[in-house]
Amino acid sequence: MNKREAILEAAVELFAEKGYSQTSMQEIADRVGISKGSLYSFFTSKEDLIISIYEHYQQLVFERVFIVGLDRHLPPREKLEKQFQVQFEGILEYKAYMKMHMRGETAANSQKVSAMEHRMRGRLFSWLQNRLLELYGEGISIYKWDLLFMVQSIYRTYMMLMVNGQANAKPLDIGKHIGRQLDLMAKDFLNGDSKPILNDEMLRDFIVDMDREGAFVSFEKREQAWKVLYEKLNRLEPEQSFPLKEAANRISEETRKARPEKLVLKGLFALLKQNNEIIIEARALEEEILPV
Amino acid sequence: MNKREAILEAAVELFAEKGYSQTSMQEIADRVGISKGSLYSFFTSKEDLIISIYEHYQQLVFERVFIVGLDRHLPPREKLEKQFQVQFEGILEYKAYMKMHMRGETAANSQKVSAMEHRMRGRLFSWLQNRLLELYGEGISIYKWDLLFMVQSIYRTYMMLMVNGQANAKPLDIGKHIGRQLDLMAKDFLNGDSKPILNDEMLRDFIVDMDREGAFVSFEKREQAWKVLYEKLNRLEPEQSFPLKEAANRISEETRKARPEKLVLKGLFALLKQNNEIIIEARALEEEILPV
DNA sequence: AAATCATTTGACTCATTAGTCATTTTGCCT
DNA sequence: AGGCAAAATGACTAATGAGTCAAATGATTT
Repeated sequence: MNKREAILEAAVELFAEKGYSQTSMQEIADRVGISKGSLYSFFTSKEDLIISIYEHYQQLVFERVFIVGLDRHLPPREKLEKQFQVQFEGILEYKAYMKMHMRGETAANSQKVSAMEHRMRGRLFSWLQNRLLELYGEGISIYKWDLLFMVQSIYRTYMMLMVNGQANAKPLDIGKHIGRQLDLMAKDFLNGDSKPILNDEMLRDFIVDMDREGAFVSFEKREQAWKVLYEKLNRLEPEQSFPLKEAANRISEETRKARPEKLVLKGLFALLKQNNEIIIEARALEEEILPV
Repeated sequence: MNKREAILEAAVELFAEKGYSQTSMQEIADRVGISKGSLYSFFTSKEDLIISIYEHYQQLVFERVFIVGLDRHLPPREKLEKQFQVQFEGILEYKAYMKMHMRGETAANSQKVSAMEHRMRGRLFSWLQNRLLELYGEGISIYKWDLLFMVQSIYRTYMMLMVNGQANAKPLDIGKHIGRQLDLMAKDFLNGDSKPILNDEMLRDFIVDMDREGAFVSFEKREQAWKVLYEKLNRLEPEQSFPLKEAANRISEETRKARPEKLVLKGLFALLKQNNEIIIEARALEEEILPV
């Protein structure tokens, strides 16, 4: 098995159990069954290791949400709930990583890590904001910060409960539940009976970050490749695009598995590449997912 | 000045800025302007220091909420909002402590500290639960967990924003705002259109903790003394109790200050003790607040 | 089998920091 | 001033853990 990934897995488990600073490099090496020196041939420092963990899992957890976001045919409300749903499915798969992430202890120790966590939150806010505007129009703008923070906090709470095994509800139900709470709060604001607490001025720093984030998101190479492919698929005739979308979704599903089967991915890409209309986009995506 | 408190203050500031494990005892000593050896004559270990910090501030932050809870004449909704309000006032006063607490990093390092944090959360849940039952009756029981966790998470979010200076709204407004969100969510549940996600079974461990917590709260000596005093005050005639309540509230206010004036407290207690009806209760409370 | 290259090892260095304690300083009393 | 006890000091110990590197082991080629 890939030793690098084995190290990442062992480290995530230990960081989740005991915390970052309470886990020594020796312990990680022991759990993998290699020596400390060997560990240092894969990661040049403890910080390098934790950053690699974030890079590895962050993408895995968020990509599925991004892909749901690309679907043009889903009405906004369903899209929001579906995005929460797939997010919670992801949480269940990467419990240890989520546990580690939620301890938050790591961020304190490293500039780079805290920048990364900040960026992750920026992404969450960025897509939530998009849904908010789609659902309620420009009129929601002045309430957006309150809604963003409240929804994000509710989402985080259920995430914490799932990770700790205190809530074993279905991701679908939680997604709907959170969507519903947002709806209640948003409509109450729009009724005009209550005033927002937060405003742009207070959160000026955040605004800048979210804009930067938006730029970042769209240029993340792999996600960009997905985006381009879906845009092309959306432009095709439904009867033509349907089987292709099925294949694309299956690819996305496979990449999320702990051990994706290369052969299956190759086969699915072969299916996509049979259609000349999308052959370029399919190749670009394959390049990102299955590099030679 | 009291050296012990100077140490607590310096330590809280440093723990808030750099985190518990990133702050050395030497740094704390340096900030206070004493030697490390001297520091160790006040606190036998770093753990002892952090526990003392929690003991010192926890009481300060929560006591005011408890005291508002004792007021029998406040309708439940106002009481809830008032309790949030005073809580947020407390947050503003003890920003550094709150920042430290929210890092949460300390809990990972010590059994005792994590037990204490757990107890604090139990208290918050316990009083929120009381308000919930007062406001919506027994029918709210099956939704209580979802409401408890959601409200707590919203509260925490605004707390975080205030501590970081990103929200400088008035405590009164935030209190009302959170109360309103709770009302929306609770009424939506009671309308019967949506189902709860959490239930007693999932949170069995919590239930035990909250019960224990209830017991703990009522036997905390100082709060018990307040409780007894207020119960007596509530039984007096309004025109008789009014000036006494004013004095009692002023005592509570003074104890919350960074440097309470002993003389003022003595004077206020003298006022209370002028009334023979409550002399025993006033003495008991004085014993707790101004020990000989 | 010998030579060469790559990988792996764990004993070692070095920096940090919690906690100790012999010595010094301070403040107080006679 | 001198004597004394309490308080304060900082050099010291001991433990921990990140990161290094010379030597050992293993794989591959000739």
